[in-house]
Amino acid sequence: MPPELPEVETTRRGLAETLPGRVVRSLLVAERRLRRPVAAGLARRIEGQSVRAIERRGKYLILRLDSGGLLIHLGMSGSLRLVPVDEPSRAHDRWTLVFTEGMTLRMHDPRRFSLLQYSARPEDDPLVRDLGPEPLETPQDALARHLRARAVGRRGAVKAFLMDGRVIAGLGNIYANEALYRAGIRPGRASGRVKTAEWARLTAAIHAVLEDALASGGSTLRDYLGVDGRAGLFRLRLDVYGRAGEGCRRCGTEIRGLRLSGRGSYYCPRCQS
DNA sequence: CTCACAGCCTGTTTGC
DNA sequence: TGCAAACAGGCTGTGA
Repeated sequence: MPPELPEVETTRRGLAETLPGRVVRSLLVAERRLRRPVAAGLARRIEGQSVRAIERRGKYLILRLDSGGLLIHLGMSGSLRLVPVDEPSRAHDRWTLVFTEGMTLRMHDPRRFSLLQYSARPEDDPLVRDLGPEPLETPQDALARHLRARAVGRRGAVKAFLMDGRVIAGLGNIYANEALYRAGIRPGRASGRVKTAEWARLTAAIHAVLEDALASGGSTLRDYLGVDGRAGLFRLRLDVYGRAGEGCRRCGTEIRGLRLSGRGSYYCPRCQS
């Protein structure tokens, strides 16, 4: 399961418990060829700086330093672990950020879709500047109005609309499918044909499914150091994602699967219209 | 501007 | 049984 907003937020909370105040000793890059090449001068730029805060924007983590900060994205297969400095690295470990007091932050990312980049002003970086509103931190009525306004005249599938980070930040394929199920809206419906009352239901559904997932992800927080950060999300009961051919939990009808914009999409033909 | 799709990438699943 | 093709999807760039 790819890291989505709840897992990134869970990771953020774990890092926020440990990293603030620590000083960057070095950065060891085992593989520069990630989503973008890791800049050659990155290590020198951040060595000696201390971590001020750990923030999140969409699925991006921002490690705020004395000057500027690091933008980190987990991509499809990335995970971050806090490990002791003498912990041997495993296959697919891509970089290790070494802090004072023997603590390190290590990126494990088999598919190399992750990203590590310095920005003098992370919040203004093009990677995060154009992201839409945060689904968990925007008042629901404002978010519903925003989505409705952005959808006017659009004929593309509402699921693809929800996955467009410039429309709303942090929603991936799994939660877009799940939120649409909870709201009773088929994923292939044209965005412009979603009614006002449905936007309200959808906004509430997005909020609920992300909070549910976050509550599950949070269960691993306590032993974050020893546990892969994603373990907690297995506890999220998926209603439709990956369940084509199985029964709808509400009415028993077979869940249908189709492809929208090249992505697996799932819905209950009876509960969703 | 909107939308669909290719490409990036590798571990896992599917199908012959 | 074994191996190749398909699949998984966040994000970007391209072209219609």
